[in-house]
Amino acid sequence: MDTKDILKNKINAGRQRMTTQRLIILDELKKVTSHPSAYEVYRMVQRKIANVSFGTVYRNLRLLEDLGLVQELNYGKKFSRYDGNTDNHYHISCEKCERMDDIPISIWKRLNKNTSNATGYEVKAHRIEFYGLCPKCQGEKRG
Amino acid sequence: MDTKDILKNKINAGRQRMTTQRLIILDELKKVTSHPSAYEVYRMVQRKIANVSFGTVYRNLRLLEDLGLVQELNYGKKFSRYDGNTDNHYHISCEKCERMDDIPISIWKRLNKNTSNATGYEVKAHRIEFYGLCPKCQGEKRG
DNA sequence: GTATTTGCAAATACTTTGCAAAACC
DNA sequence: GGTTTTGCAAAGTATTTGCAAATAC
Repeated sequence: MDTKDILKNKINAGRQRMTTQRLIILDELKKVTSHPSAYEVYRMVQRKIANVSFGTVYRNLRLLEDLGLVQELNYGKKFSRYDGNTDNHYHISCEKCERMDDIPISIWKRLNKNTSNATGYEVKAHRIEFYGLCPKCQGEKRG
Repeated sequence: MDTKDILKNKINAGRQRMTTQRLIILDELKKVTSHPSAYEVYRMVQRKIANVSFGTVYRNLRLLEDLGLVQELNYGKKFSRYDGNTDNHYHISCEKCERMDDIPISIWKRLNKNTSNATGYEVKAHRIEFYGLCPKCQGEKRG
């Protein structure tokens, strides 16, 4: 199933409509693993639709997140970054170059249960972010 | 060692100065476990210094964080919340009432090492936030 | 044809900053 | 006394929103 069908399926459940902007935003986001900011997504989309507006990008990123097609990564930084991969996974970011990579989540499946036992909360979800130096930056002088 | 001495010790290492505002901000933050926002800290400090300014609160929260006396919790929300407890611990927040509680970190000490092995990063730190319903909200209708 | 979505620009909301006066050491 | 810090207000920055025109179904 290609991106367009995935989007159509989600959209038809509500009363949203399929638009070029919407599709291209999702499409571009699914193409990369760089976890771009809203501005970077905007620049990517601009190459396809010259006069797209920033507001449209923001509105659609939010909509796509509500539809469960995109993940907003917004912890600890001034601005959010977005991820077209909604499989369960964690992220690790380099403190020097801000590169972000994915980590499969499977290793720590029991975190929610452990936390529920420890706190009495009904735990719905959790987010983890790791910080450090990526392999490339480890060899270089600290900036 | 009381809060004033803790602050003095940290401050004397640099060329900062001890001020009433600085001390009261730290003092108020260390008194509570509610993880207040900058605005809430401002209101708390206002009760002690009527004409304290918002800018001073922000500046000092940042300074106190740089000194390692305060933790800024800023992931996933529009505004940061602050924690006067800098012992290693995670947080869990209620999706309904926004209450935040602490979780001791000891259970998952090996996370950094596991992640380093999995990604090749030199892992310096990590942050986890859990989401769910606190015991009080579990029984109530969903809002 | 009618409701949704877009582009544009202005508005929001949290946080930061410039500056003269005040406080600290 | 000289440097840091404060209060105030204005600026900054990421994001959201109002509205008329355009688009989707």
